Amino acid sequence: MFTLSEENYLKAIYHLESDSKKGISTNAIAKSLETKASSVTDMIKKLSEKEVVLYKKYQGVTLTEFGKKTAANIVRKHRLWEVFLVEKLNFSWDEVHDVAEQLEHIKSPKLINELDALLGFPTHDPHGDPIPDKEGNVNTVDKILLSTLNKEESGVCVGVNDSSSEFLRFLDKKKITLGKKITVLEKEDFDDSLSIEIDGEKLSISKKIANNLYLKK
Amino acid sequence: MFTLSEENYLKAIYHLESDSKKGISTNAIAKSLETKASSVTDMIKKLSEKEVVLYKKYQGVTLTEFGKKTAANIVRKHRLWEVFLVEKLNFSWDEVHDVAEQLEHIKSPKLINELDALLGFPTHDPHGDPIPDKEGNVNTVDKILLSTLNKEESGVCVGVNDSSSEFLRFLDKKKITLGKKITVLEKEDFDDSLSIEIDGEKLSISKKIANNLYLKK
DNA sequence: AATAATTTTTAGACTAGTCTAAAAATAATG
DNA sequence: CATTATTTTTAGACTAGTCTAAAAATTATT
Repeated sequence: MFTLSEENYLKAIYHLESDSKKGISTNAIAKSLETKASSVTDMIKKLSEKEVVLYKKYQGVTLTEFGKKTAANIVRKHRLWEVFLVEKLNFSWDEVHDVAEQLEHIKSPKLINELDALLGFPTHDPHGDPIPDKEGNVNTVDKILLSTLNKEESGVCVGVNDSSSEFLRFLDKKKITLGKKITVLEKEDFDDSLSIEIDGEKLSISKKIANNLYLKK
Repeated sequence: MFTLSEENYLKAIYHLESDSKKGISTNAIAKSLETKASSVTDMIKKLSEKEVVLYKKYQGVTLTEFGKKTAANIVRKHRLWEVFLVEKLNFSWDEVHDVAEQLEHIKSPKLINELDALLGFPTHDPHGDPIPDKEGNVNTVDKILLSTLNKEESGVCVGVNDSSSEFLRFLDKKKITLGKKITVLEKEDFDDSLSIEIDGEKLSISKKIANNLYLKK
C-alpha cells in the first residue's frame, strides 16, 4: 500500500514519463510537485525500495511495470471521478481537478468498479484525456494540436493541453467544447494567430490557444 | 482547516458526547480511536488552541459550538456518502463504513451539496442514523431498543445500535431490514430472548440482538 | 482521611515527510 | 580538457503525530 505522498510522486513520474520517454530527473519531479530536489531524492529512495521505480544515483528514475500499473490506476481513479463530478454532480470542467485530486486517493476497488459502471464505462475524462483500464492500459489516439493544422484543414476538438481553469473558462466563453468541428480559415504570419470556423461562425484565435487545443483529423 | 487526524478526534468526541453529555475523558477518546492516552492529551491541546474543544487538565473535554458544528459536518459527509454507496453503487449496508470513513474527509462544499441533491436530500443513512443538516442540526427521533418492548407491543425497525458488518449481515440473513414491523410475541425470562413476529413469520431473537435494534413505536 | 488504584500528563524518543545549506557528481563551455 | 555552471545528493534540522515509561493528579477503598 502507498501513502498519499508516495501516490503523488508516482503520478507525477507517470505523467512526466509519458512526455519524455527518458529517465525522469530529480529536478523535473521537484518542479512538477512544487517541492525541493532534496525531498525528491529522499522519496525516490523509498519508492525504489518498494520496487515501483528504478533508480541509480544521478541518473534519474523510471517506473517499473508495477509502478506504471500503480500510477495508471491512480490516474484512472482521478479521471473517473472527474467524469462523475461533471456528469452526476453538475461540476463544470474547470472545477473538477482539485476535488478529483483528493478523491483519487480513496482506496476501494469496489468503489471504482461500481463508479465505472454507474458512469457507463467512460473512455475519456471531461478534458478529453483517456481513462486507463483496470490493467493500466491507455488507449492513445493520434490527436494533434490545432496550431499544426494548415489553412483549410479541419478537425474535431478532442482534448486540451492546458487544463487550467483559466484556459477552460476561456474556451467556455468562446463556446469551444469537445466534439466541435473546427476549420482553419487563415493563418496570420506576423503573430501566428488563426482565423477559424466553428459552429458556422468565424473566430480569431491566438497562438497560445492554438497550442493548447487538441484535434482529431 | 483541520487535518485528517484532527477530524477523526473531533468525530470521536462528538459521538462520545452524544452518549454521555458529560466531559469526555482522555481514556474514552483513546479507546474509541484505538490510540494511547498520551497521544490524546497532545491532540487535545492542539484542538483546544484551535478553539474546537474546551479543555482543563484532568477534567476531560467538551466541544465548543464551533467544534460541534465542525464535527457534525464530518458526520454529515460520512452519512451522505453511505447513502450514495448503497443507493447508487450497489454497496450493502455492511460494506459502506470503511469507504465512507475515507470519503468523509474530502474537502469541497459543492461536492457535498450536489451529492445531497443527487440523493434527494436524504434524512437518514442506511443504518437509520440521522444525517445532520448544513448547520449541524440533527433530527433526533425517539427510537427505543427492541429489548425494551413488552409482550404484544410492536414497532417499526428504524436503526441499529451496533453497525458491525457481522451484526448487519446477521440481520440480512434473518431478513430484518429498516422499515419492517416487529411485534413481540413472548419474552423468555431465563435467557432474555424474544419471540417476535416479522413478515407474518415467527422468529426467535437473542438478548444481544434485541439490544442492538432500534424501533419506533 | 490515609493509602491504593486508576487516570492523566509530561518527558523524551521515533517515523514520515519536508526543508536549508553544503558537498559531490555531472554537464556545459571556452 | 580544464574550469565553470548546474544538478543531485548528503547531512542535519524541523513539524505532525505517535509511542513508552515515568511522574503527577484524581478517584476509590479501606
